[in-house]
Amino acid sequence: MAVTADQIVTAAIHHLNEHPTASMAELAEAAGVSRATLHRHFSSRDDLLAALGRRALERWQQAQDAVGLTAAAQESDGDRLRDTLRELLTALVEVADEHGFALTDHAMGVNPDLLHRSDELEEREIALFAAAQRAGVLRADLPVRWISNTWYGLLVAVRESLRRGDVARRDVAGLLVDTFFEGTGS
Amino acid sequence: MAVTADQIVTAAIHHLNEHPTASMAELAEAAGVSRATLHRHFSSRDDLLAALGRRALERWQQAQDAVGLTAAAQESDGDRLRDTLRELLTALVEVADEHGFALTDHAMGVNPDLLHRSDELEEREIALFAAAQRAGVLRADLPVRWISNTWYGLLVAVRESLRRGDVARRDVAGLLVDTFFEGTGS
DNA sequence: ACCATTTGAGACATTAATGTCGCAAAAGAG
DNA sequence: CTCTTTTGCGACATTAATGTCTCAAATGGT
Repeated sequence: MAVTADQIVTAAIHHLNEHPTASMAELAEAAGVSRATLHRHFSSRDDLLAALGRRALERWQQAQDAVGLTAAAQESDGDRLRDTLRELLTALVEVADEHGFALTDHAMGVNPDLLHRSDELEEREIALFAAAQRAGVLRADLPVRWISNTWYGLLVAVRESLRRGDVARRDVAGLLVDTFFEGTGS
Repeated sequence: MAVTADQIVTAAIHHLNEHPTASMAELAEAAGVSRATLHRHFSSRDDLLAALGRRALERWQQAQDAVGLTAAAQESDGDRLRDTLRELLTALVEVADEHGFALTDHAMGVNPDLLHRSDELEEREIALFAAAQRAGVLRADLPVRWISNTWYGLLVAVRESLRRGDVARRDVAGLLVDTFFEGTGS
């Protein structure tokens, strides 16, 4: 098989990141595949979009697993919690940049399965935030879900910064971590 | 005239905030108007979308003007700059909530006129951020455009928080200002 | 009550994307 | 080399939304 389904998904994500309204024909071309072959792999557009969503969630979960999120959420040591947050944020930079369009796209919010998995991953992070609050690493006076949405919003800022070339790729993780913890005031 | 163009724009914004892919027929219904009448006011879908964009930019500019952004950007007094930032952020909560879908929608990024006006408004804020950096109100070690994107990202967080009911409407401005300046770390 | 204007309803043509199919060419396994 | 599978290409039907048009109803001002 010259081009696998995974490769099509990758190409589609890359293309949709720059052309969010691309048609199936465009996505086929971007993957270097005919429209018929694209339909052989993904029977419908929704099917393809769902695969993109699954890929994004998969990467997100991998980032969580790589830093041992679940174990860390049981942690009470502040320094280790802070490190976990830092590492996770750094790992999520790549996810946000690579799968960014899934971050804001509307087509994602209609698939109950994806929505459910997304909620689960979010809850895992929220558990980490709550642990960090208990350990005094994150402010306890902020609603934990506000922290979660802040976290998400800053990833949108990352994506936008990279897309527009506002900051160098090698600097962005540091800025993100720094801003998340310290804010912009001096 | 029972229903004005402005009222249609208002209804369309409200509807699109919850149903981002709504058709012209849906938008007509949401405005309590026939499809024909909708087309009498806005000859095409792009025309309507452009009107929504103009409305959003208008509100954004009003928020800037209301706090005297241009004058403040010439300011060197830290306390006053901080106040201006606070007031602007507070005013933008409403804009983000009301015109939020324009914040992330792709249809907006293709109209050169809107894009140009949007860049102008953004540059005005960047001038304010730069003044705040010089006055020691905002950290000078952060790229000013990163601050701008952070600002934007936090407004996305506001919109999301309100949409999901994660935080009370009366609390959100305070959380936003607080998080912007101080971050989430303790 | 009368007239001018606006509206709603429905029909219509157009357009663009989607998904299906068949067949010939190409690729790959043995 | 041969046979099997996969691919590309083009044609096709379907669908959904868009934008235009006409005409009768109703709205509103005087």
